[in-house]
Amino acid sequence: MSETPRNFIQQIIDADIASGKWGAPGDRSVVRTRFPPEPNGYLHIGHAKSINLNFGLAKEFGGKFYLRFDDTNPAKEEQEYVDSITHDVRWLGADWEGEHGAGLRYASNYFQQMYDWAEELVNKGLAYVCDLSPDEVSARRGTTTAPATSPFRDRAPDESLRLLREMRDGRHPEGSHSLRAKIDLASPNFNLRDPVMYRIVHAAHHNTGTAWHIYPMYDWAHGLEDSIEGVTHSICTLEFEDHRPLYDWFIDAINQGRTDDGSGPWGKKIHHPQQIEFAKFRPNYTVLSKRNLIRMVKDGIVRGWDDPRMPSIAGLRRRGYTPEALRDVALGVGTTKYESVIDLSRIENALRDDLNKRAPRRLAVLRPLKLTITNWHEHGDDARTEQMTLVNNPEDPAYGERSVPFSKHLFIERDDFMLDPPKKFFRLAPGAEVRLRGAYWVRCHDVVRDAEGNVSEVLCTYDPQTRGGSDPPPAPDGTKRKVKGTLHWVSAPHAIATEVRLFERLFSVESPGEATGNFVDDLNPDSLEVLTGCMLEPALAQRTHDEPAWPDEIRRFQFERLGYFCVDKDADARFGGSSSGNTLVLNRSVTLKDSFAKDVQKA
RNA sequence: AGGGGAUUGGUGUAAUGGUAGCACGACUGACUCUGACUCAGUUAGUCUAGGUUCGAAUCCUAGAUCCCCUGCCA
Repeated sequence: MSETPRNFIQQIIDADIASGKWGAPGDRSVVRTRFPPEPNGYLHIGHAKSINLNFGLAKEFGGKFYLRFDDTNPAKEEQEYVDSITHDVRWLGADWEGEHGAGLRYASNYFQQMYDWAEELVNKGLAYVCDLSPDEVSARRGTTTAPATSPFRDRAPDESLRLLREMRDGRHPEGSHSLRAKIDLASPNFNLRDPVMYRIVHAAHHNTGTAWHIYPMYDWAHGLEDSIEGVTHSICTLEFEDHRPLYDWFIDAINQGRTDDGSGPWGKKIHHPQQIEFAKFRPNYTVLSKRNLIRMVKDGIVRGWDDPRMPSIAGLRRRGYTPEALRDVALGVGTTKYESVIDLSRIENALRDDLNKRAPRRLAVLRPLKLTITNWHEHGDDARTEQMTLVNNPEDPAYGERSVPFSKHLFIERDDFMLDPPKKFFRLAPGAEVRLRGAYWVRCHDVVRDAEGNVSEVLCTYDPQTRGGSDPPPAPDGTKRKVKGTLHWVSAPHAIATEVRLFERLFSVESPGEATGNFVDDLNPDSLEVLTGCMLEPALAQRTHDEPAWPDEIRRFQFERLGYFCVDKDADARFGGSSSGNTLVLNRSVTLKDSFAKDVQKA
């Protein structure tokens, strides 16, 4: 057995395979899982956990994974969502059974089979047509001590069958009838108080058009979908735990009177999958409910479903998240029945870990401060440009090196200079010497101030002996010069001016809306900061003119000492035509860890 | 209230009657041409009260706290 801990679902499957519950004992390939979204919204990070779980299980056991749309309610579902979900699942790396996007499954493809089974239940006396309106059903639901009631419960099967067919044929208005399972009106589990199986809906369905006037309810449909597809382990979230008796009841009802070999009046037994529930993924500092996400989009709190601050898959993708990071998060938090809270920082760390290994390094200055090398002419003319060689990724030599121009006029980060620095400030200050990453050591000897007296330019001398950023030779007496700080920089005449968007968490409290009842009250007003006039090294703009749609693998970078950034789709749009400008748009995916900032905060 | 679930360091997760372990975080330190990365060390836990047992996170009893359920949504 594997040394890594097995989660409770893996343990169930291990036992099923050992016992031969779904096939020959020991045959792992019988495992079938599925991800069954309703196409009524966009996927979010919680779905990513479910997708990774279901897909991961099928992959681990050598079984099959299906992507199935649970499209049983035409009133809420749209093709747009089918498309976005399909795209997101593929992006997450979950290959569903079937080639190149074929093999998609739809509950609506099984409507006829489901309907046939419904007639069977009517004939068996296990379902009946009820003429109560939705309000009346609700009013007659009963209480924990009093049972529900329906005057139509004992309707003759023949009459129910006639009415059901009329419902199917569109001869009754919405709400006038429903098909109900005859289970137990007194059950303490209200899901069993004769649940509705079919309701009348006169609406066009994105897949079946106007073929149907009745649509199956989730509880009736879901187990049948799983059964038809041969799903072995139907994994869902905790709130469906008290639906499981229903899930089992419906399949048992169909199998009532059926036989293993198909002999007898009702034919062969159908497959009975096992429903297993696990806890949802719940990160702090965000909201995940579909209702709230829709509201944020509709009310303009964010700029759409793919706003980089959104926890939607589309938002995370645009923010610069990788499928690998999301998979690592899902793996890391495990699969249990305990409703844990996932620290947002854990998700950020997963991204850092992934991008640290894979993101090419670049130099960029977000808030530029001029730095001029006043002795540049002593070793050539003032206009001289030197090419510095920097490694693209210290974590992986395969990324190679690049050339970065260096000249008399530079930009450094405004935060990297202080007139009156506190102790342990390893950066630039009057009289201090620092290394410019991969270039030269410079020492500040003066500053230029603007009309308000603020520092507008730092004047430095450089040491030609430190080319490439290397240590200078020791002094004649053997002492070595040291610098504590290394700064990032950009050569001013070569710099590319860009827009950079910085994001913070969308909410300022861990559980938005918990205290006030309205999550909008807890919005972080500073969740978006747009910087213009940021300066990038020229390597970042090399492809912008002839290749507007950057291939995904080169869209993400680490700006040294700042964080991970990715090219936003707005940049692609701007280069869609014969654009002549060099304006890129970048998103900060996540900052680098910053222990100095943390120390400052504590002090 | 009735029904269904859950509870192990700050967070997440193992241990399935036999040494409470791992990861993340935090804190120390080392290293470093990114105050990043990496490395080393430290920190801290079985919801409570009883019981069974040589031995309990695990089994039993009682309690506490939290989540879900009374849509013709999924």
